[in-house]
Order: sequence, then C-alpha cells, then structure tokens
Amino acid sequence: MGRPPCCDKIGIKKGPWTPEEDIILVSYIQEHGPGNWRAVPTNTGLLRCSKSCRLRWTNYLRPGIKRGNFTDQEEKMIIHLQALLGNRWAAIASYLRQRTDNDIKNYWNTHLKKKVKKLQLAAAGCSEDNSQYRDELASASSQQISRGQWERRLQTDIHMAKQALCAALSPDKASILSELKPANGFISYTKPAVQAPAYASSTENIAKLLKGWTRNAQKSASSNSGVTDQNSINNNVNHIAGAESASSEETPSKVASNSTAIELSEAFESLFGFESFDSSNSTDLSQSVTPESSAFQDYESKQLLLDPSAGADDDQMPQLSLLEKWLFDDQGGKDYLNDLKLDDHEDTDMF
DNA sequence: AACGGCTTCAACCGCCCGGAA
DNA sequence: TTTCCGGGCGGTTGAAGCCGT
Repeated sequence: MGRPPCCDKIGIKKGPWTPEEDIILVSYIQEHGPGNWRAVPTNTGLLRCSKSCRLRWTNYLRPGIKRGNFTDQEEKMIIHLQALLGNRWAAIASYLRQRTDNDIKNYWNTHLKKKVKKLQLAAAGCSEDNSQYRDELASASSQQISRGQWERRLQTDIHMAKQALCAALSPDKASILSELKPANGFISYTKPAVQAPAYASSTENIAKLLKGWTRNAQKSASSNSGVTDQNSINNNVNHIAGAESASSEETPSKVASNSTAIELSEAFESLFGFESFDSSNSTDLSQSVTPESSAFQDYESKQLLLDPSAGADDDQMPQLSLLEKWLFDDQGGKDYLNDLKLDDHEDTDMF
C-alpha cells in the first residue's frame, strides 16, 4: 500500500511567501481547519510542500500571534525558561501563548543570548550598570535554585488550579458546568472578547502584507503575473474578516463561562509569579501557561475554525478537554513535573 | 551616494517520534 | 513486529534591511 510522499520536490516553490499564497492558505484553513497538512498543497493548488504550509501557518498566519516588540516580562520569562528548559523552544513558546517557537528562538539568538552573556560578564565584576537585568540573570543562571523554585511553584499552582477546577465542577456548580459546556461538549475557557482580536490579528497580518505588497506590486507589477487581481484578494480578505467577526459573536455559553474562567485563570496566573503578559488578556486562560492548555486551545481554535457552531452531537465528543484531563490526572501532572525535574534541590523557603 | 559589515527573521533542513498500515 | 509517513522540533541559512564609514 504505502502513502504517497509528503511532497514530490518537483515543482515545489521555496522562499518567501506571497500575500496571494497567504490568502489561499488562510482561506483554506478558515474552511477546513489546521491539520492534515499533506492535503493542503493538493487542495489549494499551492506549490508548497506541506511542511512549508504548516510552518507558514503556525509561525506567521495563525490567529493570536503577536509579533515583534518583546516586553520586559516576556524577555524575563524567556530568560527564565531558557535557563530552566534549555533550547526547548516549543516548550518555552507554550508558556508565551502569543509567541511562536520560531519567534522566541530568533529573539533569543539575536537579542537575549548576547544580553545574558553581557550580564554574565557584568555579574562577574564588570562595572557596567545592568541593574535592570542583574537580578534576572542571577535567578536565571543559578539553576539549582531556580529549578527547585519553579518546580515547587508549579506543584503548588497546579494544586491551586485543580482546586479551582474542582470547585468549578462541584455539584453545587453543576449549573455553571452545564453552561460552561458549549454544544460541542468542550468547556470553553476562552473569553469571547479575546477570540475576535485573535482572529483579527490574522487578518491584520494579511492586511499589512497586502499593504506592503500593493506598494511593491506597483514597482514590480510585471514581475509577478499571478498576483494582479487585487480586488479579488481584497474581497477574499474581507470575506475572511467577515467570517472572523461572525465567529466572535458572544454565545450564552461563552458569556456564562467568564466568571469561572477568571477564577481558574487566577490560579494559573500565579503559576509563574506574574500575570498574563498582555494586560489586555490578563484574565484569558487561553493565554495561560501549560503545554496541555496549549493543545487544548489549538483544538478549540480548530473547532472554531472548522465551524463555530459545530459539535452539536455531544455523544460523539469527548466530555473532558485535554486541560481538564490533565488537571484530573495526577499521573499526568507528575509526568509533567518529572519532565521539568532536571536535578535535585534543597531550597525550601519558596512558600 | 556607495560600499561593506552587521543584524534580523522568515523559511528551510534534517532528525525524531508516534501512529497507521 | 516492521515499515512508512505525517507532524513536530531545533538548528541553520540566506535575503533583506540597517548602520557606520
């Protein structure tokens, strides 16, 4: 039998993506959802390999991506996480929901690596005034302490999160639970107000591209014969934007979920000692901190992309989200902690 | 204005892992 | 059990932009 290869390498285009390709890809994912990347080039006619499509989506077009201008908190977070996890960029990215692993990796390589090196020199006795990051460096570089502290905080905060979830799911909150559960059987922790900007950011990305592209196209109109129909593309973008705004409509279940989502997010927010990195999303659990919740959000995002009203058939859908399963599954939590447990530690005074 | 070195970051490459056949 | 493939990940590359001379 055997499946056909991922891409036949013949006629596969490489290099920068054009706005037209972006729109085709976004339109396709808008309709079918992310995943099954192998089918994307075939179904869209894009002369790209499936990997390239996936990367373009995950690193650039995916909704909710924040680009450039890393905040101090994000910087500190990355420094901490890099010290803790090493170059596991995907793991680090899962704690910074608006950043991609590629973005973080690039930022580390171009900015933070130098900065940390510089600060290590400073900490070693140079007179240069780097007080802003000196403490940061000290905690990040003293890994024996920080790892232990992190682990303890994780354990405590996971416990807090579990308590919050148990409280939310306890019988006397059954009504909340039932309201929490959207038609597809998944509990939505996502504040509805957040979805719209998330999708919008994708549109904005493309709009920005188009803006630049329009200018470039005037310069080199003859060089690219396949991208002359600006109106159709604009229409396409408008169509996408329209679909996005439609998907952002507040549903009763989502509105009902807000209070519990906030309650849960407070537990999660403490996970790393400071609040959500984007103040506009400070209570958005979907911006929260675990790889598991990341997976959950990806799934939820997919569901929304596929069909905002999808999943009316409860019987065919899992009753617990990945996040819930993780929170309820002690072993899973232990495994996760074991992953983080890089060495023994003696510190005891964190809590 | 022209040139060369430096920096940034999107995209590619190659490896690995898990699941399906 | 083995093989194959899709997807994910980290490392690397190279084009484009920036900056100093």
